[in-house]
Amino acid sequence: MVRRKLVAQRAGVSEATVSRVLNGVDGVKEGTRKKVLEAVEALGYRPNAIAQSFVKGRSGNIGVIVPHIPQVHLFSTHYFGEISSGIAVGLSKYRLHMLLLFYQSDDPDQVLHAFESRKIDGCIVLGANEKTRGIESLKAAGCPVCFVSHRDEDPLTSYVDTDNVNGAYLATSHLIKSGHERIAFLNGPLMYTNSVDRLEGFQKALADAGMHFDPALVLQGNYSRTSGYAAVAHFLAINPIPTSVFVANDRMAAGFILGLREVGLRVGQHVSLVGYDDADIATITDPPLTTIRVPFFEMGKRAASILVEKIGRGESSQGEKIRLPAELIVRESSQSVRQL
Amino acid sequence: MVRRKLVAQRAGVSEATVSRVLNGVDGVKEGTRKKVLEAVEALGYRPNAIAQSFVKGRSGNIGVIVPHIPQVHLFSTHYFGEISSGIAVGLSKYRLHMLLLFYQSDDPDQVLHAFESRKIDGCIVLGANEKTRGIESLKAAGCPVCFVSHRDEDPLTSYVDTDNVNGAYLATSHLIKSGHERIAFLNGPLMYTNSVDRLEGFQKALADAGMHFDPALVLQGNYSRTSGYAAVAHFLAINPIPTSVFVANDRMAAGFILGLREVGLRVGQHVSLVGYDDADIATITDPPLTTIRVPFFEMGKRAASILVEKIGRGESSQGEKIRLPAELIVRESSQSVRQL
DNA sequence: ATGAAAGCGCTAACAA
DNA sequence: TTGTTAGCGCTTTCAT
Repeated sequence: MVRRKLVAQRAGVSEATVSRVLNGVDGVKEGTRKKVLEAVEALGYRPNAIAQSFVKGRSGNIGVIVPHIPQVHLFSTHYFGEISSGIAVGLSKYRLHMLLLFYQSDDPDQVLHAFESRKIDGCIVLGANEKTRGIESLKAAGCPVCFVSHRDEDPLTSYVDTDNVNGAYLATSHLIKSGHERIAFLNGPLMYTNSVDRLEGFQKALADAGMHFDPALVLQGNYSRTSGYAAVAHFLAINPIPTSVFVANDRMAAGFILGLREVGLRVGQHVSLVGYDDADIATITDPPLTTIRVPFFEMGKRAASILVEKIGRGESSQGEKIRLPAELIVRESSQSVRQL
Repeated sequence: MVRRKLVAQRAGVSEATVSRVLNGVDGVKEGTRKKVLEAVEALGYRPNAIAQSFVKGRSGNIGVIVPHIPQVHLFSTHYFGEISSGIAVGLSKYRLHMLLLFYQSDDPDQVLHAFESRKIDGCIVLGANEKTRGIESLKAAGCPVCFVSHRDEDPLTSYVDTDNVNGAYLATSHLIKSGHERIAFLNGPLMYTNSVDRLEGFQKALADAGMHFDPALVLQGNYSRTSGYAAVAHFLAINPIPTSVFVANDRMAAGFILGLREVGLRVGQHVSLVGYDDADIATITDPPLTTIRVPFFEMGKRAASILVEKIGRGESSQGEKIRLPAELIVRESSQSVRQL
């Protein structure tokens, strides 16, 4: 392998000068610079990133923490693909890389170990909730953390979320404006801040429209398609059956549609439905979902820059909290409806 | 940060002994070992992985290369989630990590650079095809490579694939056994070895059943749902319209179902359909898809071990080629059918 | 403008 | 059984 020494010899300069040229340190004579660059080119030299990391005391890797398999229903391809691409783009500016880590029940300290052993300089956490294990010890160890799609109000940690309160508000208001007076809400578990916020937005929309909030109209799922399917039974048990439903994510919405179809009820015809996420599944369902678009790519990109900046500012610097706007996408699942 | 020196001091031994204990080198007196371990524990010492990498000349990271966004339709959550989890599990035995890299048109040499700068010791490539850029230079640079779901017959490279010939054979035979005599085949681009193999299996099944292979019954998609949708027009233009279709992946199958529905044709009733992958979408479609299950998790796991072993064996060692079996999953999309 | 030299924290060969 | 020591390839001060 070609090392710096060889380049220095070929260019007839010292190794330090080679480094100066490659690191863009100024105060190098143009002629010298050129000689070095030529030698680098001719030899195909590429600095050893590990050695660089070693001396700098930074791995140059950001951990991207995702839930382990059993929770994979939390995110769609769209979700993960968009966020991770966003992160990659965000990190590339800084020549940083993504180390993919799963938080697994059989080894909850995996991420902590990765930080303590300096394999990662900080991390971006996807799909977290209140109960996500190991995050506290990670923060205690001084690991810079940025959550995506999860609020953590600890002043030291950062997050990039969407405005879920407003997203839910838009979804609910859309149904209200379409003339619905009985709107059910199929939410996810309240351990997710997303769920808490969406509930708040739902209630706010009702309140602003002068409508009564009836807890009996709130159903509970776990963001999986199956749980959406299962919720249909509870929905039908409500008396009278609501004419519309706001479902807290598109996967549950897909299950919900299926469940209704089995009892002969068609979404967009008998029942209006609004989902959330604008995941890829939203255009596959029949009918396609009216939903709330979440800018996942942008979120990933922002998370990357926020985290990198935080790492630069040092251990005890404040975290940054960002909420990007959500947007209503109207499709056929929320067509106006005849009474049941 | 706690360093080895401090541990050595506290344990009253030399730094070398600390390393010996931590690396499980034997020939250390039990009492000494204990003292060291206690000091490690008390101080919360964790060896600096970068320094270890540095002296060993290995990053301890495996690149996981995935297609960039525009090609994201190539894989579903299921695909990526399963494979990457498999890789993670496979690598954890060796205490290796996954560096996530995208092959992007704007920087085709990104992966090469990662290898040359020693950020990765080898890589696992997902979603590759014949035209995937940059792989040749990567191999030329001596980077150990293992493909998943793609054959590369270069003796030095490895792959883990499924037996796509047999998979397609099973799918087609299933339709033949159900009494279909005109079976269309919606394939993906032939730049994917998967497509080539599935075509071969399709033809073989026909031949074994004494049926004629009619090229006019072969349609072309690109594995996206949209292309499946678009293929319906061509399918309907075939005269007479085939009674069944084998679709080379589930996403196209989902689009195909939608397209047929728009002209009033229902899969599982008017047309029998078999998909491929057993992706998560296979149970979401209406009707659920009869399909070929691909053991993605297992593939990822195998790819990890194969690659690690290859790295251990050194640069010019032979690659390993593995094909795991595929399995037919019968659901409702291939119910027997009345003639059109 | 450039070179010399001191480390970064560890592994492993060599001594004792 | 344990300690001493020479690097690993680079960045960065400090001299020149």
